[in-house]
Amino acid sequence: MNQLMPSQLHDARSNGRTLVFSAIRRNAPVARVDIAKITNLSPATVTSITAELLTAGLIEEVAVENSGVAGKRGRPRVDLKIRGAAHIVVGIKLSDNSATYSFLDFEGKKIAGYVHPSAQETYCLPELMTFLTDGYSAALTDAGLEESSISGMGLGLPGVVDAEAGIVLWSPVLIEKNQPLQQKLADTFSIPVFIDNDANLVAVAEKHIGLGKNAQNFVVITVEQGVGLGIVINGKIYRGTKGCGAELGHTKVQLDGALCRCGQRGCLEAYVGDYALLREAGTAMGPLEGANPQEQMQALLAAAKKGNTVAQSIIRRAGRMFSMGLANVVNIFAPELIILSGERLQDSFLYGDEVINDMKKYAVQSGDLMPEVKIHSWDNQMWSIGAATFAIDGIIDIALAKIR
Amino acid sequence: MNQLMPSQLHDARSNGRTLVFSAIRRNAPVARVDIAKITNLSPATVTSITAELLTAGLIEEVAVENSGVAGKRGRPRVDLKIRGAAHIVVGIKLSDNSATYSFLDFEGKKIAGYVHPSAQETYCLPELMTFLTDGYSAALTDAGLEESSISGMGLGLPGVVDAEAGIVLWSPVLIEKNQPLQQKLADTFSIPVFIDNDANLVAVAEKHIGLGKNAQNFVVITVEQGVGLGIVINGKIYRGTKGCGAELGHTKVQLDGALCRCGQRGCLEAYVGDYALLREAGTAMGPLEGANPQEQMQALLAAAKKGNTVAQSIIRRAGRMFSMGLANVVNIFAPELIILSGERLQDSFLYGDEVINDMKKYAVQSGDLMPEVKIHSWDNQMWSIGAATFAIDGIIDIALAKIR
DNA sequence: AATGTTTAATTTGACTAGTAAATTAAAAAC
DNA sequence: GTTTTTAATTTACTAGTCAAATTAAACATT
Repeated sequence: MNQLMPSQLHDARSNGRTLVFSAIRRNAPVARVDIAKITNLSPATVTSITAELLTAGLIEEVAVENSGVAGKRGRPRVDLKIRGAAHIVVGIKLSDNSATYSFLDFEGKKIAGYVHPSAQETYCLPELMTFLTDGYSAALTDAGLEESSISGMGLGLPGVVDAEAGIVLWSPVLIEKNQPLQQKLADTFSIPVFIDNDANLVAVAEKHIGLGKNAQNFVVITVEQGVGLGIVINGKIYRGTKGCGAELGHTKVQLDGALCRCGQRGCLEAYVGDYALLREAGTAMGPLEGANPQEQMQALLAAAKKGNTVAQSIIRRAGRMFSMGLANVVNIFAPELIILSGERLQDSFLYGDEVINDMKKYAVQSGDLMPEVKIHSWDNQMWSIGAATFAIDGIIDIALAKIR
Repeated sequence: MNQLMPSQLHDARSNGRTLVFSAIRRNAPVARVDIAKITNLSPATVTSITAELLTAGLIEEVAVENSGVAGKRGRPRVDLKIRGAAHIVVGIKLSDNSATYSFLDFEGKKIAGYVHPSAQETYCLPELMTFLTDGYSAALTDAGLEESSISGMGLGLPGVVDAEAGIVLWSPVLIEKNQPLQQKLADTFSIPVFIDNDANLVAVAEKHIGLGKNAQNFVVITVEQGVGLGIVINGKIYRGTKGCGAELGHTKVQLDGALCRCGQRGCLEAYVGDYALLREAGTAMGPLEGANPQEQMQALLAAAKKGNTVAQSIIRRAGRMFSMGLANVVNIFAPELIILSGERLQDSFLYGDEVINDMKKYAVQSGDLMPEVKIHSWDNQMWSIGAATFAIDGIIDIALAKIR
């Protein structure tokens, strides 16, 4: 009896144009025959849709290389790819000491980057608008781009963001709550603007131009100041109710445990955050060398490497707590892939084999069901690239909707 | 600027018939005009689709009541509902000491129920097939139904099930691993069979005929022998990679914590499961009255109520651990609704206000973002009803696919 | 009782997205 | 130069959907 599953039958049948476009995006360069196979559309449909996309200037044909190769008979395939020149977007990552700007073309290729430093860590809304406007001008000048050439803007910031509504519900960098930042920015710059929690945007980038290209269900974990979690389900970012993302950093790993910056006890962050390790080191090792937390962390890690057992014990526990947090994500989600994404990977104790092995030990899934773990070391513009990729997503939808 | 979100634009556009049918299912009795509003289809389309469904015998018209009511001018609406008589399905829940059978009509109304006890707790595949075949015959006889009148079968069992493939990867009741149970049953009974993890099936039931009718993102937590978790995202059961569901019972709530039946340490189940509490009670209170775990649990709870501080402390800690597990789900998922579903609600310490309040305290989401918590006390046939509802889902898809 | 008003449902005619099958295109192989 | 092979396109048709017009069935007003 050849059965159909209750779900799986009617879904996945998005829109033909979207289907074709994203197939090209993920597999470029790719010929029409293959697009037909990937999307399960007929060659006829692929021809007509790609013709539309070509006239709209969203994709372009590229010369295929294997002409003249023996054994390759038949009409040669014509490869298609996204036309990078179609649009340029800007992605902005707002952190507590700077705003990072990245310009991407429509293919997702980086054109330019710029960091706009800040003296302040928190802003009221007008101050933030000024800061972003100034930074945007500077970034454009630095990149040698005209403001009129930019088609869209993506902004990622820490905190709780309702991406659907474009509202920042709460952010450590913004004093006021519930601010309609998307609208504000769209009005100011007169281009489509998309905002989201920063961890979600890293997940977007991993999905489209990173290690999650071919995965449908995966999670991206970022460790910066906090521990971030981006969830991709069925190829789409999962944002939970009201578009507010997941909070891995404040999941509880110990009842009545260590005090966290959020005021609660036992949060994962209170065990794996820099400040948490330095707090422990301060108790048992006396003051560490170094003028700032970064340098002090280096000192702590160096001490551990040299054989200091107290330092080792501090780091080891943090690693095990991190494993536990990861294992819980695995147990709840059963993702096919976990991407640990960050810029300080080389010196981070959190990404060592020991931590990954512990995670596997703590997860109940057995053997072949255990998710693959990939470690992705981006440069420090990762976050703004994620924001720009998010903007590309939005621009694509607008562009495809325009074709009729 | 009136923007569209990157996603949200092209999805939700399932199949017209599916859309209409499930609108009727969720809102019955409902008139065509309202179906058009709910589904965003035009009245014309609703008319033609409902006509098809009527001739196929899947739905039926019902007399509308408000005829003759003042102020209600215009052509009276004709309500539609699922035609219960269209199909009968059986749902089976397999546990370690019995198999529970429920017969539901196509509307989801229960027709009959039957419990088939068992002497053994684990089976090899042939034994299980015999046990299920015998039980099915007995259940049919008990209900006065012909086997030929049954259109589909749903089976829920504990363990890890690949629902898509119909394979039981691992189950505490089945000795062999990786058994194609769906195929086996379908061959034996010659009707479509659908199998899944039991907690998932409770989520299915909550979605279609329970408290999750109007929610798109929610989780169902069941406490029986183990702690189960069913996840509904965008109105569909989320099963993770390879269709294996979530494991809340074995998320870790304590590093190097209490020993769990699964062999690991610090699992939630090792703190909130019956056996965990009795283990603690045995240590500090001596042997409890009662011939079996159920009775001993009653004795423990009674002792706590009477003021025994040791008993209170045991129960309190279990409650707090449960809160922590729930809070982690909230932090990771941000569901709009949590349904605590079970049969022993009245005497369960896990569903008290104190536990819910602790959960809210541990979850980082603030105020209006906190999910609603509903407690659903089903009768002991809850599980098999879930299985039957799952079968209805499958039968609907098959029936709708047949219309052409 | 006749006519108007209101709301629900249906019919009609048109358009869109998609397909299967036939056809054309462009290369290598013989 | 002809055949074979593979890719892409064209053609003719179907299913699904909708806007607009029409019909249906009630109450309200005179």
